[in-house]
Amino acid sequence: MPDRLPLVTPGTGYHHGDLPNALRRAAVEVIEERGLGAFSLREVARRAGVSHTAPAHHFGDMRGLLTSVAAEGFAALYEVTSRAAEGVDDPVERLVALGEAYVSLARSNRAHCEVMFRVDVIDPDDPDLVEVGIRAYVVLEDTVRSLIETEHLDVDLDHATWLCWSTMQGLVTLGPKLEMLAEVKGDPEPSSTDLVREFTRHIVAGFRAR
Amino acid sequence: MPDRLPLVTPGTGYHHGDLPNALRRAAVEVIEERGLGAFSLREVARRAGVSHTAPAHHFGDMRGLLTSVAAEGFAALYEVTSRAAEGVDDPVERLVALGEAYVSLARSNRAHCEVMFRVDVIDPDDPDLVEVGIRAYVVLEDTVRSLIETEHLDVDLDHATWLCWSTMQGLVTLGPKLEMLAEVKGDPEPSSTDLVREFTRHIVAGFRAR
DNA sequence: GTTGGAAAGTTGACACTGTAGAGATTGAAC
DNA sequence: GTTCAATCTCTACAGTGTCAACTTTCCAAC
Repeated sequence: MPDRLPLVTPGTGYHHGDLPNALRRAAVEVIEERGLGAFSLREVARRAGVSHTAPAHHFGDMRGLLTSVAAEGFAALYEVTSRAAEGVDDPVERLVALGEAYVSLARSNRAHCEVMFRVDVIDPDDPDLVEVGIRAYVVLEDTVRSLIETEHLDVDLDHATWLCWSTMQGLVTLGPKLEMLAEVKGDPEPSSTDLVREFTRHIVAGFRAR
Repeated sequence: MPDRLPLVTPGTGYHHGDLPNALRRAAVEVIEERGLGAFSLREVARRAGVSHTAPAHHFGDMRGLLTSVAAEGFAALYEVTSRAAEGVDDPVERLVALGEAYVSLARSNRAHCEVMFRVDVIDPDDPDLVEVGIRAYVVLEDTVRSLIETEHLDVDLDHATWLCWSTMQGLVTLGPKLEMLAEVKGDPEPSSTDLVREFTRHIVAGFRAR
């Protein structure tokens, strides 16, 4: 689990310590154990050691809590990707590093990533959420921009960024299916980080070919 | 809504007509109206005009019903993509047609696509589901294979197929986010089918560059 | 045609859920 | 020491998924 996100103030002086964070942690635990389909707000409260109505005072709603978890996820994504990009000068390698950081985060923080793009259980217009989401997006966009500029590529920045994002997102989403598919076909199980590297190289080659 | 899927026998001679199909239709309706997060089996039964325990006799479980909907979705995906590929000889154009058919299906059958990759609410090992899922996958794989063969490309079939699939899947998943992003940045809203065409061309160019 | 028996659907019950409202407890500012 | 808002609990209610037992309907064998 990455560092605490900068968006949510730790909050000192609660009755029983730092409940909001405790609730988020418990929520993540529940999602990872029983899946988002069997998520239970009461179970979260139980694990945090508070009554089942305590979460309402901090997040209003079950949707509020999950939205907060999603925001935490985007913050972590920002942290992880910007840290991975640090010190990597070659834009292509930096792109690979971003992708690897993303799929790695998706592996280690499954609950967060499961929530981040589930528009039906969160509030996608929540100001904190969109702010931190855009912040994470910009890390990718900046990298794609520097790639385009250093190689003088003739591609649209937005579209190129979306292509990279879509591919990585798809890889994260399809991860389990791909593994099952490889098993059925008897292929060696594909390493996600290897696929990231390969996919990125392919895409960049496509950019250069225009 | 595309044609009825071939997997599920219509079933003639039920008490009150064709309940399994009626339940699937009601389930789709509920998901599209209230989202999968607020899905209710009882509401589905209500809309189908049967008691709240009737679904159990056909699908056993809520998970069983949703798995059946997912299977219907994969069957529809197979139908739509293989139909779109018909008569398109150029492999690249066929690839584009597949992608367009997919994102178009995702638009018109949101409920199905919302369920198909939600491993936490369905049974991903259900035999019917994996069979029809593989059938849909093979349509894409065949197209990629014919592209590789006709152009004598030096790329791995599996990995190339996964790249195409991941990208399209990501595009479907990120659709709403991209629209929001474009709105925030003041860009003209991107047409998903245009993006499919562009992404596919980029990827193919990448294949050729190897 | 009658009659078993299985398939299809209903009723009732149980434990569990999310949330709303009213009440209790705490900590600190004045 | 009092006040007051923030924090948390208690209670209640409508709704949920699923299990068991029951009733109805159909069909096929005799």
